Amino acid sequence: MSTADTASSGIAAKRGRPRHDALSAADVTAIPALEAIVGYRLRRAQLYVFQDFIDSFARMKLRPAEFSVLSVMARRPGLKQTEIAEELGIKRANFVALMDGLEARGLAERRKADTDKRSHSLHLTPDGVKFVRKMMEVWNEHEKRLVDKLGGAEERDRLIQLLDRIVAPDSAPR
Amino acid sequence: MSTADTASSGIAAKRGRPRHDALSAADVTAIPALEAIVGYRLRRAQLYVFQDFIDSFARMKLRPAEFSVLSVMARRPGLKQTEIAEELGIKRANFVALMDGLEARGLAERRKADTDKRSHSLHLTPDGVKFVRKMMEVWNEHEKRLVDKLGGAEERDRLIQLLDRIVAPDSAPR
DNA sequence: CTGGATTGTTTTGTACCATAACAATTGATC
DNA sequence: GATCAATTGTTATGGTACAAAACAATCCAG
Repeated sequence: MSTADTASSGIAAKRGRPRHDALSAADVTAIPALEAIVGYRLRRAQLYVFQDFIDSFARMKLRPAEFSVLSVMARRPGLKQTEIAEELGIKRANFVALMDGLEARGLAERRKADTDKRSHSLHLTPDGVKFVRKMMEVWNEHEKRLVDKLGGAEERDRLIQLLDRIVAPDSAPR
Repeated sequence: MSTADTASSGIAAKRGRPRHDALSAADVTAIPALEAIVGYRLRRAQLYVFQDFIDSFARMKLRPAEFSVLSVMARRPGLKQTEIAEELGIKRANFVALMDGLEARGLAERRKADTDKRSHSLHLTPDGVKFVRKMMEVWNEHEKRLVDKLGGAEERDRLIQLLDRIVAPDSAPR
């Protein structure tokens, strides 16, 4: 915000030679500042939130993707790999290593599904349940920090509602 | 939304054996659905927007980072690499290859700054100016699509205002 | 003039993501 | 009941993004 006020002036004029390379003043107005571009702002905000998330969970050695998988397993145990992967937008090929890691740490396990010998049903271990409890405590602090910045729970709801519209299947919000 | 309605029931009960692995009902309520987590929703929305962006610019062979660099050079020619990189959150080490690509395509150039022989001042070439014009046409369509989904320009402004609060230096919004 | 900082650069390692191919298994069809 | 297409988990591989460390050239302060 601070450095993006006016067009090419000040610093730029001191350096190089702004002869015929800049767009004319009329053209510049047609170029939106990045600050006004939704995708750019979304990315910066997402990076900020993820950085806080990553810092918060550094001690637990937990990455965002692992958090999401544990979270789904806690609420809906028994799903198979493809189901969780697809729901989270993870390719099932990449899900394997992720699940391997959770299993190696003793947090989750693959059980052979008796109805379909191909698939595994995914569950938390008792240790995994304990871990998830700690995880949610840490997450609460992280989320509280975020909601405070937003200005309250109502603002968070407004934000989520807007994000909903973006990712909604078709247009026609409401 | 469709698959995340209730807790562990239906499908999960059919598969595996939900004995003592699921958290108790009381615990489950303490676990928020991913749909209610700001960071998760932000990421999904950002991925959606970027996918539309990437598709829109596939023909021009332009990536988001390149778009942002060209955009800054158009509005404020003459900045040096470190300045643009830092403003966009790009490590200056990674900026080199990015700028190399733009220069190889004849869209931008590094000029030796006469005041400081270490730094380069960055500018669009005439071809780069033409390219940016086309770029902005394509971007306009992309952004319009997005604003339509949001429900109008006012909604976009509300969204950006909320994102602002997240990334703002300290808390205390307004 | 000398030492510390800055600028651009190269190199390197890591995480993330997508695609293709594969064996085992399932299920539908004849 | 044999056959064939589809599904599931898996491995291997390539590409892209991102971060850290080190370096030469240059600037600048004392």
